[in-house]
Amino acid sequence: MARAATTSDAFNAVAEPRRREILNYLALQERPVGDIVDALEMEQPSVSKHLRVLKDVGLVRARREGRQMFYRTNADAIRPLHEWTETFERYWRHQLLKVKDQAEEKSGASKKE
Amino acid sequence: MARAATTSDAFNAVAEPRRREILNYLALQERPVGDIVDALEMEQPSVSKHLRVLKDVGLVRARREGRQMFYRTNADAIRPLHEWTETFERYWRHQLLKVKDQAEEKSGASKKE
DNA sequence: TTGACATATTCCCATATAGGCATGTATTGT
DNA sequence: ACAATACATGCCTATATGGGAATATGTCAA
Repeated sequence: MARAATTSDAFNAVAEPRRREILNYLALQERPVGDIVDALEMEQPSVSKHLRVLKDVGLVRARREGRQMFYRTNADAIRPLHEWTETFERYWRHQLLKVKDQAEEKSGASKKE
Repeated sequence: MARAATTSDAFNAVAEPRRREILNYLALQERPVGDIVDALEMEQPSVSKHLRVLKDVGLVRARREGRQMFYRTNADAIRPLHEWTETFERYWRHQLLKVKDQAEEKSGASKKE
């Protein structure tokens, strides 16, 4: 079996740096495809393909206005990622405390035990 | 060009569900490979390969003890993901407000700046 | 040394890209 | 209808898997 499809979920979709750039850009305000092409200096077909992936996993929404398609980031679809990473927050916080304790011990400031 | 390597960064590494499971499991406490195999019901070579990827991007640390290799999640390496997703927090918060607020303005969507 | 145990690596294969290029489609203006 | 604009999709290729099976490596015990 090969790697999971980028359209399988948000985790796979945001693994691509270009797509994260697009999401960042479209979070500020909705934009037509041409704006993304200009702003991020990517090929138009490439942008369209990335948008397709992002749309398939619900990370962006699209709206047609005449010849243009306006896309915007659907931040809500990023919440699962945020929540998953958040479960590790207490662990790195714990690690920071450890580093701090060690530093204090080395400086002989407050020796425990 | 193909997709970026899973070892290119943490974003690519955690795109795989099995690897996220491993990270969750190893966050609680360090474990030898065999425990992961039993707990997550994966093939041993598969676990070793995933651990290799996770180690290459710094998401886990390893320590040998006799014949066993103890792995543990390095939560700190997950912070960049947490921070990236966090930049969207205010947007989904904003979207929640919008749901209540059905007011609609239709213009000024795309202006080049 | 020999054998057993715990992991790691290699090989093979089907699959899923992502980029470049060409082309198709939808919409508007004349 | 025809041309132009704005996107979307198709095709091709090099590449990077991830799973399974087999094998290699490392460590300890007798």
